[in-house]
Amino acid sequence: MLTSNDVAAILNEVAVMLEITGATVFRSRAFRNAAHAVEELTTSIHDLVTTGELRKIRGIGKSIFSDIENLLAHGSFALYDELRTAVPESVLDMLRVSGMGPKKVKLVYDTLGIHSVEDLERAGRDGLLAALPGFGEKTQGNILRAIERMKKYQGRFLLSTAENQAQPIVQGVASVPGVSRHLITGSLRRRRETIGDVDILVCASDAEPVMERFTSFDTVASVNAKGPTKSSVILTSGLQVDLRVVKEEEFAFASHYFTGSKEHNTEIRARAKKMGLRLNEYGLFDSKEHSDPCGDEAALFARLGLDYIAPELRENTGEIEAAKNHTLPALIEEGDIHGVFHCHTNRSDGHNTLAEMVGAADALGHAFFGTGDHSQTAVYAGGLNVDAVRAQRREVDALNRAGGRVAVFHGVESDILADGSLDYPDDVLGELDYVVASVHSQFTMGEAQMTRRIVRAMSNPHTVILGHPTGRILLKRDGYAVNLRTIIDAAVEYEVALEINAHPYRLDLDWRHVRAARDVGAMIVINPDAHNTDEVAYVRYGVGVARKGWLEKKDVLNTRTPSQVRQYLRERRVRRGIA
DNA sequence: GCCGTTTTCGGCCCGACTGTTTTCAGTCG
Repeated sequence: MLTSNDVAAILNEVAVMLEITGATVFRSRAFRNAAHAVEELTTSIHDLVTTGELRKIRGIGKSIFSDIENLLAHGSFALYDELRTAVPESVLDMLRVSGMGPKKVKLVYDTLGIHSVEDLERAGRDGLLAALPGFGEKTQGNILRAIERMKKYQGRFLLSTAENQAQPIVQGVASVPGVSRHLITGSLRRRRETIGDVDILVCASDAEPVMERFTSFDTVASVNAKGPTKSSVILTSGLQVDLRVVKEEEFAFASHYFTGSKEHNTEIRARAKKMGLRLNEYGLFDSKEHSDPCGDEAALFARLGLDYIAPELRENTGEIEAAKNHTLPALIEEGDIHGVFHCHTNRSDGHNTLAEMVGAADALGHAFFGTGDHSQTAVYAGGLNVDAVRAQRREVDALNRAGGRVAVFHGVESDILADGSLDYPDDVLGELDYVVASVHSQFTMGEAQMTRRIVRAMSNPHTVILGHPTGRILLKRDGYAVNLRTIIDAAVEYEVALEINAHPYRLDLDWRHVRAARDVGAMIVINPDAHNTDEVAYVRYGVGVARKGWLEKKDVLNTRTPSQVRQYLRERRVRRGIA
């Protein structure tokens, strides 16, 4: 059975094939927009098609609705079949080669019969590409180098990786004399979970020394472009970093422009256009080409009749409408977090003692800290048997009696067994302050069975938190098949907080689904899943996800003080009948 | 192909850089 993500992937594929076959950019864009809309769904796409609700979603018109209907019923639709006949699948791979767009792909396919990256590489080595119209020696060399790079690297990076690699470069260009302002923009500023490239924006009276510094870092492997306002480099890690230099009076426009997303920008510019204005990275121009002076992004939004939209929300998922209607959320901030749950100690697979982990929480200014070591079935991770759980309880009690600044809560991360039961008897679970229930095995279970398994675990009154709800590992493995709609509803029914696992490898629950959970009033909790003292600070990546999911302080369990957490757990126990 | 404060047709965001060109197409973001 096709999932929403499968459908979105096919719609994207159609968009790409339309580009290659020379359809208008608008038709192609329509499929891309539809794919974007489908990716956001949390309700089963099958249900939405059956009820016709899908047709009401912006971006899904009569024609694409019918295509999706056919796709779900028969596994394909006429246009898709037609395009797949016209464009072999391996041709699409060529688009992943930097510098190869639809026009060039079509040209090499039509004239040289090249229909894969391997063919393209061979043709390049044989010098055949350079002879094509619009190509040349340099283009041929660039394509060969791009293929090399593609083979060597994944192409996308974790948010944390990109940020760590960008920091020294940002600091370096910021220290060039004449640089007055600097900002990381792009998807990094929007706190996307993975990053394609890093965008840095700088204000400088003279761009040249900035470009010189930027292109000469030790970590720069190659310089892709170097102009008076824009340069682009590839680091030895394979990460691409772009730098733009603008004037002081352009900064607000440029920071908005380069922060994106592309979809958000398109909507914003369309709005400006309707107001008789033209917006680009240099200004907001009226019919006489006079730019509105906007000192910051807030002024720019205000000029367009909008409330300030935080970077994390700029994904064109309704934020512009909400900004117009003054209904944007007051987003949660890092400083709202008073503590975390679900951290590991060296009793299971963590590297530090409980006391050391609590010290790390203290250093972050947290008021509480909650453990979440693995349970006994997780033998590979040194999971705690019942005696070890009780020994840890004594350790927690002793720390609390010692009266440090940080209150310590005692929880475990209990494996959800194949049948949905938890990993300890009820009386042992009852001795804990809370239980984080997580799936760590049998990922390949079918959706219906996996959903039943997880819902059963959530229905256990001792389960307070559902850990990493989909089990995905970014850039490595997709989450297991699970009906998130059902899980979200169960979270409300059984009063289970859904975890935003803030570990940069996970960031699970995904921000796209966080919002759906919020909309029905599910409680969210942000946990670092820390395995050493440094990783407690990962909670900030989770705050980024929460903000992208439109969460406010009140939506998140760990914005509460220790006494409020105690009260919540106590009252919850009463409501769940285990007091 | 989608959509509507320009509403059922006629629009649909905008600019930098490169490499190929002698004025611009393609790609990228």
